[in-house]
Amino acid sequence: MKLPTEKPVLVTSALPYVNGECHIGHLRTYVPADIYVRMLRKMGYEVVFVSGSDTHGTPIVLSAEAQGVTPEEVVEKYHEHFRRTFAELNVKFDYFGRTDSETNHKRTAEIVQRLVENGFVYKKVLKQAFCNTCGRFLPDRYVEGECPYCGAVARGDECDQGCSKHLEPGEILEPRCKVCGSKADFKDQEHFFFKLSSFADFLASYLEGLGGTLNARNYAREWVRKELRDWCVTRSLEWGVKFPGREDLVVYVWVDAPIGYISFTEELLKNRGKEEGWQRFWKEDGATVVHFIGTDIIYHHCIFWPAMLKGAGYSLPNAVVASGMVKIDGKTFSKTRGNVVWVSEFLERFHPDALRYFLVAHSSHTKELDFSWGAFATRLNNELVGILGNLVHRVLSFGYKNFGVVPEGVVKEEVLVEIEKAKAEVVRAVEEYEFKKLVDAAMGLANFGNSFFQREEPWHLLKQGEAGRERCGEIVKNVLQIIKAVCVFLDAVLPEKMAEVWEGLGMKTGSAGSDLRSVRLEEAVAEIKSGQRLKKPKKMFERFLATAEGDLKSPQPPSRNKK
RNA sequence: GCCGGGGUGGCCUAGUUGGUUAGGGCGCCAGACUCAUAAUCUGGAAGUCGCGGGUCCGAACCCCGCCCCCGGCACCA
Repeated sequence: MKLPTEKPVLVTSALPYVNGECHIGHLRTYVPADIYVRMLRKMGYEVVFVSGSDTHGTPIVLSAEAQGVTPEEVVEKYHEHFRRTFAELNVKFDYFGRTDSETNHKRTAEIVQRLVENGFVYKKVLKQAFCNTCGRFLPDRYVEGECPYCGAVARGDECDQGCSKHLEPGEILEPRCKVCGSKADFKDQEHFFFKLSSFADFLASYLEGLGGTLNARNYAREWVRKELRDWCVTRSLEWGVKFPGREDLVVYVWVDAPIGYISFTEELLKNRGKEEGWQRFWKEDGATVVHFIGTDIIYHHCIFWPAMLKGAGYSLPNAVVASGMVKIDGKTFSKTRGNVVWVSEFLERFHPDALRYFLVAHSSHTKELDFSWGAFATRLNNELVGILGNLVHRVLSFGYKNFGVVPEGVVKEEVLVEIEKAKAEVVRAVEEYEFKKLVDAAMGLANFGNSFFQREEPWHLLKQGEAGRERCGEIVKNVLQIIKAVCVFLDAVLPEKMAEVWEGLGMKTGSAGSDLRSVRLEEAVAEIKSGQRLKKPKKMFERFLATAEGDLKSPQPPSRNKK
């Protein structure tokens, strides 16, 4: 998707559901979104980046009960956890809110009210399981019983262990409460439905013009093609946003969660003193809205969400970018089976930039990403240490030792051509949401830097008198130019490390000193100034577990036995 | 079953308006260099591009049939 330059861009990243800790699977969405935002800024766009905690829903209520605390306490704990984790990884939101905020309650109530007024909501009586022991209605997935078709033990909404048929509420036999195990009764209860079915034509044409990745559109198109069923948008719960006029019902969490995108925009702009500024993004079609999500929630973002917005008279998102899921050693993520890598565990041992790098370098954004310690070690050692770290370290060391500053000399045409080539690929990568291509382009340039330095053998020139020293300086300057460009291209991926290198190049000193983060992409081809003071470099990344034998084939994961 | 994605040297993978010797990375082998974290650079071996037909002067790429893998099929956050 080519982005329009005249409008500001709002980028959102899926809301983490705050009932557990952050694992690297979460990061597959947040890190690329952050990289995207940083790149857009380098390309001159005005960007706002928001996200926040998804705080409602049954799982949080039950998890709170299990811990003997209130839902607020659970939310508070993990909200803080995610906020801190994102900060550690340099995923820098302009605003990170939570869906239980007053703003979101108000906005949700307003939107639901609109849907009601516009005739898109109707009442219907449902049979719902009620546990007398727990004293509450049970969502279908928390009901256990016998499948009426095959007799297997089944869940209220589907026969998950037997014939895998979808079960309608009330169909299941011998219902029991999954929480306490006691018998459950079905009772009639009034609920509200959203007329999703009446949005089929709208969605079909909306999807045709939707930007973002192909996987999102493909899935959504198929769902629309089949049949859209109306959607029950209320739940019998205490915790959540009350359905207007009904104290006994809250709206389904998938209603108030995406509305969080709007509320967070409101809260952010209010903080900036622009009380009504959010309308530009959500009411007036005055902005480009891009949602970063995982493939697991395409349905909600490409079907429910645009239908809700349309029905309530809001403007619509322009793009949905869906990242593939993360696997560990080829197997699906599973907390219960221990097949998971926690971010905190990772950061105990490695620099956050290394994780950011791996998450985008290892696979195409829309494809699944298979994490393994071996694969991580290979990329870290060969690419971050071998190609990038080595280039920076060898050239900066050499330059620092022999010149102390960026030497005099002309930047060769050959070098500028390579940088321009990489720059074009970087821009294309961002437009295609293919962050691996961005990394590949930048690493390709670093590779070129290594070959160039090697080929010219400046260490020999140094021994050839004054003329040799001059030619040597020119070679060094050329490679420093390449490193400068690499910094610009990889700043979005490795913000801390590239900023250090930028400083090492002397870019921050002097009257024309610049901050890498706020520099434009064009800076990559701007000549590095001779005379800038170089700094003695430090190692960028340490190799991952080189044993005495140098065997890197089966590195031990860090503290894997940790619970 | 339906739909989507994919099957390219040991492994991962690029490659759509079909066209000279199918590109890259990992691993492997050989050599070079010593500025650099036993890092780097150069070269090399290795591929019936899932199977079978077809269209074409020519197909990994187009058409037909088939096989295999992954994912989705909704109210689960």
